[in-house]
Amino acid sequence: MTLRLYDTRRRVIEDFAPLNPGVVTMYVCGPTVQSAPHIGHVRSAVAFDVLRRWLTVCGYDVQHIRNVTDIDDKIIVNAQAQNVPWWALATSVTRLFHEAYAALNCLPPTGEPRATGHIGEMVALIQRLFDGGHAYAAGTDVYFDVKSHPAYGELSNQQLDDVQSSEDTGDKRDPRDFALWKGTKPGEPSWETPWGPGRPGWHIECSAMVTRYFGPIFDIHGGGRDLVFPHHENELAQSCAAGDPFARFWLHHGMINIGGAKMSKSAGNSMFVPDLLAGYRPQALRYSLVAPHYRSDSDWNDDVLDEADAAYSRIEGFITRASAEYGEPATDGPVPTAFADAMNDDLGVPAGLGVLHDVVRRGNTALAGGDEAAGRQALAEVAAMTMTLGLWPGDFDGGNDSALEKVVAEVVPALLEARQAARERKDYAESDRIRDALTAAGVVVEDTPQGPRWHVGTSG
RNA sequence: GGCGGGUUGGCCGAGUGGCUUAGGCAAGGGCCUGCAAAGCCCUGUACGCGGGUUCGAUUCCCGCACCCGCCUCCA
Repeated sequence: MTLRLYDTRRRVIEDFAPLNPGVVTMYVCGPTVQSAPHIGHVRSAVAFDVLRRWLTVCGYDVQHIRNVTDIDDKIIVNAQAQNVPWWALATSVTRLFHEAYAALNCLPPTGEPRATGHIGEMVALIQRLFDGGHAYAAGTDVYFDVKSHPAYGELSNQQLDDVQSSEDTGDKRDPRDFALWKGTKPGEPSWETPWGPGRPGWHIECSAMVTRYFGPIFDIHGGGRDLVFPHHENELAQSCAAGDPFARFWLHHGMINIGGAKMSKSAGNSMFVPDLLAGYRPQALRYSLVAPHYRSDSDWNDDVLDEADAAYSRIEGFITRASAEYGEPATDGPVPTAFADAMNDDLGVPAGLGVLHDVVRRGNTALAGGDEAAGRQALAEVAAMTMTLGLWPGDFDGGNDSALEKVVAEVVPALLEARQAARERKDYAESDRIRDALTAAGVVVEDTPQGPRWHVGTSG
């Protein structure tokens, strides 16, 4: 079974094969670094991280680029409000994004270009549009002439006549034309161009950068569904008008809603990653983001993370017990066929998780029954599947206070020894007292035929 | 007004023209345990409403209702 993916432009699921055998070029729209990452930003990162991992498992060399938009109206406004230079805000917020991505075990992209590092490429592209009669200067701005490109609207399936005009008409010939370059204003950063000083329009950076790294045609362009129009539509228009075929597959993930409505800063219902990680471990957060299909909208509430933590703990518990029994498994072994089929079907992670849980149950049964061959097999499969989804527990270790960890590693076994002694003399009042004290401290104790086992966490 | 998505059992969330109708969480029963925890087994018979096609529809078609997204910055 070959990989099939839903393409937004053609509005159909199609067989995927890269332009150049063995190599997949994937460009994903990254954040505008104006304020801390919210849950929607990391959903995007996780969704494409899973795709990238799956393509890698399928044997492709994945060239994954995620841009950073480091110049924009809001960055300028927010920086002024905080009384810092625009580039200082962009840098510090970029750092917050990197921390969030790393916490959620997203592999770093192969390339991470910044808009301000590619002004020259943008100027060159705009010049090509001028040469082709698709761009014009109006006042200090430069605009793309939408009517000069008959295919305009093909990505979002809109007829030009149906596109509502925005209010900020400015000096445009047509209100639906969009800015390629914005003339400088007092107090704003600017760069010199043949059309005067100014800064980039929003869409031009992506077209310029993807061409810089991948050339005129590449395999996958991804982003959130809210980017389909106007951002991706405009990218496609300007690149095609300039003569570049551009993206072969357009992939868009669904939105995260809060209480049934879209999360937005103006509504004041944003969920920020640093806040969420203060209350939940990153494994639970990643599981909750991975679990729904990437193209589905997903409603977010307090229960989602609790449920994700419980479901993940089940998988994690098996890996812990089985690893103790059989040793650490390899994580690069083959995944079950049913799992591969699910992933190949437009990244059917929900069905894949069904397979994963089935194998966990099989593994638990094998573990309880002493069936080593079946247990080892299940562990290897679970390791491969969790690695594919970026949920391998070993990837989340670390970050704790190692000195405290050492203390706990000494103290807990000592207490458990005392408890075992009490149990042997059938002093259950004492043994339960010790266990209750450990539970209260967040240590879960499990008695097994091989003796007591413990871990930090909660239990049902 | 234009374009697109959704409505599944207590909750989340897949999916399918019928066959053994995912998976997780929660709930109840059982096994195991000194009691627990963890694990395993069993139970619950869901597909917004109205038509149509069909031997048979939650799944296809038509209509309706409600919800959501984009059309302005947005993951």
